[in-house]
Amino acid sequence: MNDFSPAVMKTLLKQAGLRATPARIATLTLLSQSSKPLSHAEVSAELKNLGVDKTTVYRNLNDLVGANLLRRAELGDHIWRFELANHHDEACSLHPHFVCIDCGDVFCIDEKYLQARDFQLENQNVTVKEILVRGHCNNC
Amino acid sequence: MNDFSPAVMKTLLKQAGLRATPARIATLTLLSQSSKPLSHAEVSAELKNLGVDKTTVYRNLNDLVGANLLRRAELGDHIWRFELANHHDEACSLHPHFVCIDCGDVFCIDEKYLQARDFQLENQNVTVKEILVRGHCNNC
DNA sequence: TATCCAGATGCAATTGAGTTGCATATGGAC
DNA sequence: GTCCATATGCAACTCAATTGCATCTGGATA
Ligand SMILES: [Mn+2]
Ligand SMILES: [Mn+2]
Ligand SMILES: [Zn+2]
Ligand SMILES: [Zn+2]
Repeated sequence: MNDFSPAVMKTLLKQAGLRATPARIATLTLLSQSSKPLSHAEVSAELKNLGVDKTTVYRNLNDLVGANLLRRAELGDHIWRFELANHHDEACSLHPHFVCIDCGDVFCIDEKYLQARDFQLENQNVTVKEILVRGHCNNC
Repeated sequence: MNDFSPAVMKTLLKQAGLRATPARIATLTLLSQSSKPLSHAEVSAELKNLGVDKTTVYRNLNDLVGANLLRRAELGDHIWRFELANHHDEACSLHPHFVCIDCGDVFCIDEKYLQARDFQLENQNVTVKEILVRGHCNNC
């Protein structure tokens, strides 16, 4: 989506106080090229040919979330998914996600379709952290 | 929340084509008295003194969801929680729900705040079945 | 009220996402 | 190049949730 260079990734990591290891650079690069959030398993599968262990992928994804370089989303199927915090390059926008009930496919929803703003609910101010839309996709 | 009698539970089960067993009646009764969705573990703990096995609780909760008597919610901690499907006793319109990440409280969101209509996503028509908003409520 | 069997249950084994412990390897500061 | 805090690989582990299978029972029927 953003497709940053390894050099940029390296800088981002160092700024976050994390070492710029091949596994982390590859993780960030992969997620920068993905149009949708990826699961631990999906990232692991991709980094396997680099000889990266799945435990390392787990730990790195969590560490990168802790460093605010990634965002972790729970899309209702008990699998964490990860995307670049600035995934859609509009400054860290909190955008909704769509999950197909049938095939499990995930899309990012542009904010113009569904605004992720804070709500006033029954005289309560609520802070929105995530919006999830579930339904049937075009193929299902 | 609704506190139905065992007799009503029995009727609901039969209408759904399910046998009205003690474990199921106890499950529905428990959830009808709860102001919050309950987890498998919480329901199991409660039904243990009736001699109900935890596997049976798991299966019943899932079956009751399948029969649309319960609704299953993922509140962001990778633990399924269950509540009566008519928990909010309003007409079953497709309205969004808000879940507090901290306390697990659930609110219905009026459609005027967030329209639960079908979307046109990147040249794809998707059928919306559920909209879930997660965040921090006023108390948290 | 007794019979009967598809559906429900109990118990043990299993799955699978995610974590933890520990010995080894390495990024990057000096 | 040296050094050590940090990162990694590998195996063992946790824990919610599921599955297999023998046994039991709700409730329909006679
Ligand atoms: Mn996204
Ligand atoms: Mn509702
Ligand atoms: Zn689909
Ligand atoms: Zn709350």
